[in-house]
Amino acid sequence: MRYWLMKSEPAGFSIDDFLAMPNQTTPWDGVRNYQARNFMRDQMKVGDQVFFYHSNCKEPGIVGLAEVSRAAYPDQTQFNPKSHYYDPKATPEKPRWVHVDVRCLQKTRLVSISELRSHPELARMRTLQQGNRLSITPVDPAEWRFICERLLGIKAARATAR
DNA sequence: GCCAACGTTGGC
DNA sequence: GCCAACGTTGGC
Repeated sequence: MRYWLMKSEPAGFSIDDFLAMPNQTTPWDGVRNYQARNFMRDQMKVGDQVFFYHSNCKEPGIVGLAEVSRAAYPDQTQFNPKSHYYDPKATPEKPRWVHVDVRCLQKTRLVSISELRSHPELARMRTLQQGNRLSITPVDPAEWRFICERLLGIKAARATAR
């Protein structure tokens, strides 16, 4: 099992929107970056644990916990000419973009990016690196545990199991 | 709104 | 396959 951080702009899709989804589940569609796509396609498995992160907003940071609930499958928005995410080079026979489904497990307090940066234990976190723009980044198990247990006070049971 | 840091595009 | 121009991301 792996750990991830997934960014969303709350103006478009917030933690509250996430929780309001049927079964608290959303297709993570609209990703149009190859590295992020490859993470979903090649590495993300059902049960992988996810930090849900608000980006490009007043208070950027981690706001919830989620998990991968379905492995990668074709992103339907790429075939829809009316969609903002339409990709004329993609066909149902040869899809270019895939995504996973993600289920929200719980809202957490805001752990802001400045708080994350203040901990030397997290200095190497991928999402905190200068110039990082990836909307999906891997999280090291030690970083996951530190954030869950030390910052959120949540027993990261699944972090130690398996 | 600024702008640094990336990623993508397309001419050559 | 290079690389300049352009577009996007996202913290500040």
